[in-house]
Amino acid sequence: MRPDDISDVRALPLFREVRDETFDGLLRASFLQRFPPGLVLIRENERADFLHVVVEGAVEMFASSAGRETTISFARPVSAFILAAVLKDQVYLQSARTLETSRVLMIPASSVREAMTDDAAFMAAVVHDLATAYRSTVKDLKNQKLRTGAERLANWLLRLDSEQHGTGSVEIDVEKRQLAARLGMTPENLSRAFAALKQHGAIVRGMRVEIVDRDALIAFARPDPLVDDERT
Amino acid sequence: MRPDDISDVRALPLFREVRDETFDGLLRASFLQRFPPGLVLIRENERADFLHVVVEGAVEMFASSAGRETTISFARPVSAFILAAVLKDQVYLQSARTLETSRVLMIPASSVREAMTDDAAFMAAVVHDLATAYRSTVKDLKNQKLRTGAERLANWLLRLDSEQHGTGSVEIDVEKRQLAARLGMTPENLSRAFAALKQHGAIVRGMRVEIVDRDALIAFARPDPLVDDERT
DNA sequence: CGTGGGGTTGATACAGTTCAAGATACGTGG
DNA sequence: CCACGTATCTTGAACTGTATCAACCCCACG
Repeated sequence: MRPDDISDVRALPLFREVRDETFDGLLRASFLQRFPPGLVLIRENERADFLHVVVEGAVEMFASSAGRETTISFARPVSAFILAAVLKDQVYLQSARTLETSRVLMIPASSVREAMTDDAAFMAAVVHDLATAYRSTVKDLKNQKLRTGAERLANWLLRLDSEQHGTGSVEIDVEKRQLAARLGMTPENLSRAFAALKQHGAIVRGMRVEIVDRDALIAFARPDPLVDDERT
Repeated sequence: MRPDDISDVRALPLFREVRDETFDGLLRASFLQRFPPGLVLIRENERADFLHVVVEGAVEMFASSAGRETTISFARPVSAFILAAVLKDQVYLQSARTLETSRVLMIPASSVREAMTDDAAFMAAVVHDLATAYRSTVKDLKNQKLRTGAERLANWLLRLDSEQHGTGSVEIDVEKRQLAARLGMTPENLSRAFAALKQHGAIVRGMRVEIVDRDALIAFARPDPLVDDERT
C-alpha cells in the first residue's frame, strides 16, 4: 500500500480522529486489492466479513429481489461502504460491483469491531458516519417518493452546476445509463426526461447540458435542502 | 412518570446496557408529555432539540417537499425516533405526528450527546440502534423500488399472518388509510390491491383477511428476508 | 334520523417500463 | 485511414402501475 493511499484513508472522517495504534491495527489486518471493471465485490445475503473502502475507481451499490434489480447508490474515493452490516455482524443487504478498474481496501469485520470497543474516538466517528449514511438514505427515499424522474434529473443538474462553479454549462461526468440508474429510472426514461427539460430551460447536447434559463429550471425542479443538500 | 413507564423505557435496547447514573441523568433532564391524536410533534427542518421516545400510542413519521407528502414509517411503543438528527446536531429530515392519544418522553439532545461521550455502553447501544435504523430504511427503499403496491401488500399480509400464529386468518390492526400510507400508496390503490389479491389466494372482508391459498399468495408475493425480515 | 368519515368503485390521466427499431459514437483490426 | 462492429443513446408505440377526481355505499355516532 502506497504512502499516499494510506494518508488518503487516514484522512477519512471515519479514521481522522482515531489513535495511531488503532489505525495501524486496522491496516495491519487489511489488504488492498485491485479489481477490474464490472466485478462483483459483495453479494447481498453474504456474511459481512470486511469493511470496504474505495481508494480509487468507483463502486455501485445495488440490490435485487424476485428477479428485479435497482441501484441504491454509488461510492467514490475515498469512502467506506456497508459499515452497518459489519457492525451488526450480519449479512449484506446490498451488493457492490466496480464500475471501473478500482482499488479497494478490505478491513476484516472483526478488526473493525475490536477497534470500536478499544478506541472511543473511533466509535464516535462510527456513530457520526452511520448517522450520515442513515440520513442520506432517508433523503434518497424522499427524492424517490416525492418526485418524478424529470424532477430528480432537474435537481441533479442544478446540484452538478453548483459543484461546477455555477457557469450554467454542465459537463455530465458519468455514462448516461449509470446516471439513469442513480436517478432510479431506465435509460429510455432518462432520454425522455432530458427532452422534457427543454421546456424548462435546460438543453442537452451529448455530454453537455446548457442551463439557458436557471429560474425556469429551479421553478420546475423545486429544490429542497432536506432532499438535495449533501451536508445536512 | 410512572415506575412502569420507567422500566419500559429502561428495557429499550438503546438503554438496557447503560449505567444507572447515565440513565438517571437522561431522565432527570427529560419530561413525559401526553398529546392528543393528530398533533404534530416535530416539523422537518426544525433543529433537533429532543430525542423522542413513544411510551404509549402511535406516531407517524412523514415528509413533504414541494407540496407533496409521504409517510416514511410508524413508531409504536416503546421505541425512540430520529436519533440521527440529535446526534449530528442537525435539523430533522422528517416530521412526526401522533395517530392516537400518545405519551412521549422527550430527552434533551444535549443530554443524549453528553451521555454518549460519558458512557461507552450507551454509545455502543447508539451504534447498534443507528445501524438497525439504517438497515431498516434500506429495506424500505428496496421494498418501494423493487415491488408493486399489490406485492407490498401481499408480503405485509404474510408477515402479519406469521405474527398472528400463522392461522391463515388475519385481523388488520390499523385503519386502512394508515395501512395504505405505510405501504406507500393511496387508499384507492389499496382497495384495488386487495381486490387483485383475490386471484392469489387472499380474500378480504372488512378488517379480516382469509389466506385461502398460502402457496399462491407466496408465489405472487415472492417474500425476501432481505426486505421483509425484521431481525436482519 | 341525518350527517360525516372511512371505504369502495369507476373513469380518466399521468408516470414509468418494456420492446423494438433506428441513430450516433467509438474502438479495433484490416 | 477507413470500415466494420459493438455499445450507447434516442425515439416510437404499446402497456403496466399509480394517482386523481368523482360518485356512491356503509356504518357509527350524535
